[in-house]
Amino acid sequence: MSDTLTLKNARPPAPADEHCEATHLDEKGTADRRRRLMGPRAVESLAETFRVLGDPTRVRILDALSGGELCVCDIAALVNLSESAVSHQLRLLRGMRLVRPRRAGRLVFYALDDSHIIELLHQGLTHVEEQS
Amino acid sequence: MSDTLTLKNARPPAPADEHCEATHLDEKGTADRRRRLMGPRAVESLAETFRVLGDPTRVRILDALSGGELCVCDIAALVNLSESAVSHQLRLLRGMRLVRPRRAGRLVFYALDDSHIIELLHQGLTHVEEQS
DNA sequence: CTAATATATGAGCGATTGCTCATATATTCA
DNA sequence: TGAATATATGAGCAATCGCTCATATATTAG
Repeated sequence: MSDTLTLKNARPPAPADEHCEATHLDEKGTADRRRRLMGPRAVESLAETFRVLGDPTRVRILDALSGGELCVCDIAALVNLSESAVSHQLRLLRGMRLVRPRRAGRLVFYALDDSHIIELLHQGLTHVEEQS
Repeated sequence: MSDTLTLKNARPPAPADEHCEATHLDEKGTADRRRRLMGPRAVESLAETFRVLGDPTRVRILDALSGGELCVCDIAALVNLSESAVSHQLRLLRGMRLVRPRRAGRLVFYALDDSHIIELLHQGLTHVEEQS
């Protein structure tokens, strides 16, 4: 997970002096901590990934697909939503390469295209279940 | 075709019953698949958990805190955001028991209160890095 | 061809989000 | 006590989200 921070040349605008009187880490401490932060690119794509999983409808769709491919209308029936709403969400998931379509006549079957995502979902689930 | 929904969903129009002419799984298949779906409670809390991680600012804050506790103004300096914005986000994270405050004079130091969340973050990160 | 069916998509709406700004609260120190 | 500092919070605004509705496209049947 060594994510190289690309912030070296483009030093952050450094309004750091306008926060509290001085940071309460010494300057070296702050620099050290800053050096260990994830890079902006990693932060963005990580947040984007989680944002996709952060909606109940998409969780339901992915969960439904985890049992095998389904056509749009069956997904809609399973998650109890309009086919249009499902289609919009599938477009998003398709755009992020999380699901993959397969045409079969008039029907389009969707399947998971990224098993890691389902692992993440399941790990999140065990976390949720472990909560006191 | 009594559609026994475990979902209590109060939506103004109820397009729930008929989608395409018939589902393209047979009725038994649909029922089986439905039976394997996550329950509404799990879906909601799972999505909520991921939603918290689905914002770059919160990812940065949690990442910063993964190196040890920090006071609000140092967090603000590290993530390069106003202290007010940081405080608002900390309130959210505090409400979800993801971070914990410790007062020290005028300063309030925040620390991670849920190591599982950081595990999730790191697992998400390895997923993101594995992407083609 | 036309009609019917399954899916995709654009517009637009109400709700939510993440920020800023102003202000309130808490703590220390003179 | 009163000024100064660190954090918290309420209001409000622009942007985004997830849906519905209308419509477009693709495929099959007659």
